[in-house]
Amino acid sequence: MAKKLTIHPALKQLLEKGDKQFQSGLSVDCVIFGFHENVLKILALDVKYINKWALPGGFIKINEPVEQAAARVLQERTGVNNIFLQQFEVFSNPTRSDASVHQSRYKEFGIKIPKDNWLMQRFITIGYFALIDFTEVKTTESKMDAEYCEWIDISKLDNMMMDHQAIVLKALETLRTQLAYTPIGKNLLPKKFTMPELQKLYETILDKKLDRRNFQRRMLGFGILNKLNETRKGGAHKAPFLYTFNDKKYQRALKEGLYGSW
Amino acid sequence: MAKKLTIHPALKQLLEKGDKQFQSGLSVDCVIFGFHENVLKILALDVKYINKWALPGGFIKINEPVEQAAARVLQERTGVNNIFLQQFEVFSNPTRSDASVHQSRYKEFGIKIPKDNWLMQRFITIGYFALIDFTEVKTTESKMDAEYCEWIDISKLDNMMMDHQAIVLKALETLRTQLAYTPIGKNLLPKKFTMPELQKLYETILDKKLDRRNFQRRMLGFGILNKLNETRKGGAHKAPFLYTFNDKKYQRALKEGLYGSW
DNA sequence: GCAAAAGTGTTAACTGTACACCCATGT
DNA sequence: ACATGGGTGTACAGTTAACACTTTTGC
Repeated sequence: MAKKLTIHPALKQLLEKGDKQFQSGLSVDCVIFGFHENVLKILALDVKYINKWALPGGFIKINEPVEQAAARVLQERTGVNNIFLQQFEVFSNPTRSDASVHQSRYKEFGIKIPKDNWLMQRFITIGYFALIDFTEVKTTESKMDAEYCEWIDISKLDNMMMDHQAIVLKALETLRTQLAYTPIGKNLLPKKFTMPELQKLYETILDKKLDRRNFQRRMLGFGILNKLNETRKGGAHKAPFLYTFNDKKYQRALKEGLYGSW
Repeated sequence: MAKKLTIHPALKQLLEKGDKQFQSGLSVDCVIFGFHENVLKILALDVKYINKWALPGGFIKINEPVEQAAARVLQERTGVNNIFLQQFEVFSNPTRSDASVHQSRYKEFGIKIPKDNWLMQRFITIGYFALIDFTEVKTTESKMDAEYCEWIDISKLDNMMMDHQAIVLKALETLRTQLAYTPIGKNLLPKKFTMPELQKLYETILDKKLDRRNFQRRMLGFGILNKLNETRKGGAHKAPFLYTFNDKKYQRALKEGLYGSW
């Protein structure tokens, strides 16, 4: 027989006072992209009681801007602050909410959520995506679920709960589209990186091979890179030069785009 | 002394049962673009009791997808159905809500809204924009405010209530960005239109003069136009040819974009 | 016939793409 | 020394931008 655990006060409070503390029927979900060993990954929670993956998400406090709620979720799960975070879509299919998920969570503690509890209503969620440096993340335990986030391959995201897989796919699609006119990499790569590493990132996101030489010319042409006088030694073969992003120019390109279009 | 009017049942019900019918603290606001006499306009409501312009907006019914709520607002205000409608941003600044607007509306009927009424809370709004054919719109009276929408110039949108001006500006910015890789015009122009008319539309949105000949070549190159064997007569000077959009190809371009990018 | 607007064509500049060649490094 | 990956250069093709000329129409 399953051992009956003691419920965490925060979880209990969520049930009892959540409707007073949070914006009703609204949540944020974060698709947090990272890049490691030439694979694009996202942070996900292993939700044990339903045996599925979930996106890290949270509720919006009364009087809290949504962006701040998303940043808070990111901070809670990764310890990372001040990161690029972008809203990309609102998901509002009335059947997307699955009250049984909440029921399963509280069932562990022998609690059955009443039908009229605020958690049982239909939820609309605002999707955010973030790009973060894999090496900087210390996934931390959350009070709510006592779970750590884990990195999972973008290619292995079946078995996600509710509509979370669709949310990730939409985030990926948005990321791909933005790649054409927005700089990418600052938050996905370590401070110093090589041109081949940057190229791999692009190739991974676009799922496409790119010409080494033309890629380099184009990137340099954007004028957002600083070439350093160091090389990445240790690897076999010729040591590639290291680069950093030119912060000012990177930020400007983020706002104004890489091209002027018309 | 001001004449005391009789309140419309729908308005009364909004106050009393709104929290049962609608998603709490959430709304949609629509920036409805139209194009007439070479000027880009949006539909706005003249909110008499506060003497400001407002975007047509509404609440989201329990169990209604947000897109459907936006489409409903559009239909209620313009009589137009099945139109291009796109979510572009969520506005959630905690200070954006202005309860006094609601108070003013009900004050006309001698009603003071209690502080704990659902309308008095902070609202988060989801911004949608639509592009519609100016000539097809019959602005209709709404039950809620007994007001008609009016077309106002994009250049004259000071004096909007709350953060509605910022919402319009963001919509415009989004529209401009999308212009580069998405077809535009189908819903902003009459069925049949001339190349100079289409060009004027682009010039207006981009706020920029374009070369007549290169514009024509580019547009034709997209392959989304049908050239008709008719000309727009009556105007002074040479009669320009009429075009229609090729619906199939237009729809495909909407989904896949005008370019393949990478 | 003239001014203004529209249709059609041409050329030069630029950008992107496809390659070729050389260099550095570990085995 | 050679295989492999990285740095640099060039030439061709395709696209875009700039501009000239002709045609139609109302006054």
